[in-house]
Amino acid sequence: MSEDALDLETFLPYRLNRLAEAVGREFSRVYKERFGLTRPEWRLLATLGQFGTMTATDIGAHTAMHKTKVSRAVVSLEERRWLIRETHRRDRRIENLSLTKAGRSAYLELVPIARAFEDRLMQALAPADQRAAAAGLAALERLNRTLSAS
Amino acid sequence: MSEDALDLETFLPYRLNRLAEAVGREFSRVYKERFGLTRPEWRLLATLGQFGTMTATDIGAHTAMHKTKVSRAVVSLEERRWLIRETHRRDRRIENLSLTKAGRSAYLELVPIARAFEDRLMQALAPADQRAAAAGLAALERLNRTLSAS
DNA sequence: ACAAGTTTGTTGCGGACGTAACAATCACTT
DNA sequence: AAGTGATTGTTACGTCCGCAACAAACTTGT
Repeated sequence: MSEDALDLETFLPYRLNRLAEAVGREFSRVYKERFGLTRPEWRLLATLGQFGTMTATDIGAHTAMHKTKVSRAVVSLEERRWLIRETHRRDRRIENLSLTKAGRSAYLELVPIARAFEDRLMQALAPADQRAAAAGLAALERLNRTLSAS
Repeated sequence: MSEDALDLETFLPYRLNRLAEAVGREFSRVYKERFGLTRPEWRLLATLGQFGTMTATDIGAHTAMHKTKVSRAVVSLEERRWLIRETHRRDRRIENLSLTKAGRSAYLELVPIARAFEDRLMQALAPADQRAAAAGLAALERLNRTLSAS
């Protein structure tokens, strides 16, 4: 309308949020309908599934989740008996988290579903757009690292 | 760890969410500290500032916000006397939303701040990365439109 | 003109969120 | 060994969120 207006369609925070919201909401149906997991719980499961054993602080740093989110997701997955805590021998503040057999089983069930979801997304794109998306995300992630360093 | 693991670093929903979270959280300080606006409120303000008059449903479609978020943001900006509702003459379910003078004034104050924020981001990127980011976002937005059509 | 269905927007509710304050533990200094 | 400060994780609190149910208004079909 006005010449002084900000064009939201080209505004980076807005574009990123729209995309993340749309894709994330769609994907959340996968783990929500299958297991009733929240997003922090799914992330915790996926991180432990990939890396094996981690502390809550490490998971927060890696996933960019707030530490209270991590803490609550740990409680929740623990109640499902999908993960166990083991206090570190030398430093009893630290808890090493890892999946139980049941947790790993759920994880292994979700992985191919997640892969299929992503494949379906990517195959809806022309090959050139797939490459552009990959390069663009990599560029933005470099930006993100640059900024968090300052 | 395992070969069956899902690599979160390359998983699209995860990457998008991380980026949107980081950039959005940084940007939110702008409108939160200056005006105490929440994110839905800022978005509503920015959308009405750009387009002049819209309905709540249109805003939801355009911003990908849940309709209850839009509804609550409308109430909040109305209480600040930054927007007014006008019931449509022919269809009294519809409310046309537009900014008051005070709302437009706040908007005009925020626009250059938002532009400066984005400029600072973009200038932290090499020119080639800027182009890659723009192309990648455009590709992902095409993907998004393709999916919402199905 | 009436019933059934659709659209627009709001609200009750249970749950999820981040901030700030906190307990527990450890490292370092004196 | 006692004090100071940093680190790890939890919790109390007020706020925000989305789902589902809802009221009001309009549309369509008979």
